Amino acid sequence: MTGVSADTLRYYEKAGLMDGVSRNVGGHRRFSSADLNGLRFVLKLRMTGMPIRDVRRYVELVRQGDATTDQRRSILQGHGDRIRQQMSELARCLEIVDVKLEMYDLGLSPMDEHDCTKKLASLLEGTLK
Amino acid sequence: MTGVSADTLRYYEKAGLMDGVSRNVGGHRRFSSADLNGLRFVLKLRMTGMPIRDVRRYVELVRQGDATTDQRRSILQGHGDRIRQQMSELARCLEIVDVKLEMYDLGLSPMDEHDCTKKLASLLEGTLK
DNA sequence: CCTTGACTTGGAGCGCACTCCAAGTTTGTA
DNA sequence: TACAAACTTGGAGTGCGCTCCAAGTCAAGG
Repeated sequence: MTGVSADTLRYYEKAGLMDGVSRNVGGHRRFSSADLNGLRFVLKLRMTGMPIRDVRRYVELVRQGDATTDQRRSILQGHGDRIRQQMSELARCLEIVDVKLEMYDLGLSPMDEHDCTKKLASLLEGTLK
Repeated sequence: MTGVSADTLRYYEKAGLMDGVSRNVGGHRRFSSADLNGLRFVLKLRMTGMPIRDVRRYVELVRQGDATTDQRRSILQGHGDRIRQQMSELARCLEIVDVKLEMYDLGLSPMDEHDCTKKLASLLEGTLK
């Protein structure tokens, strides 16, 4: 349902990313819809680059209840900012890839693969890590 | 100049991500501005999630000269598409984080942390991997 | 009931991208 | 010239996030 492998599901549970997945009489996991949506949210955090230990921290705070809402809010705020940063970084990288493609489409195949246009050179210099 | 560690620089050269970095008489590396811009471009590819083996493949094609421009173009086109995909995925994840934050700001601290609003639930369901 | 396949656990193994180390060489300053 | 700091190499080690394995248990169709 989420595209995650059974092994990863087990790993996430062991790692504390999923709280209290219940079992049937035989000991097999039964995922509730809350488990499922919890997992889906965890996957959003993972997809956007939050490391597993930080997701665990968040999930622990959820378990601890209302007293931790402030901490959780600030975690999500910080993470939201990081996502916005990633997006703008991605946009800058995409611009450079697109300028390269433009060069290829113009049939430019310069001696110097990278210094060939001022446009590209300045883009490359402009966005230092 | 690029924020990359000396070790990573050496690793990238060994891995074939940087072509022909020259040495001085003593054998120490002397990075030309072409090396530098090449590295900067490599870093853009890496930042946007291109694995090292694919970057190497691209760099090899560059070394092979004009005969490979078509292949290089299609690599970059594919990669550009992947970046655009990443960006829209990030946007969807950000939306979910922001909805969660809204909930926190409204003082909602529901029994069920994830199913609490239809808005969030539908967002979570809508964006399966 | 019996078989087949899916599940359970703890723990080992893997691929990636670095990151560090040791032993030796080169460089730049006093 | 002496010496510390920065470089060279090959190779080992690390951290992350899974992924696989073995040995055993459970579930469902014939």
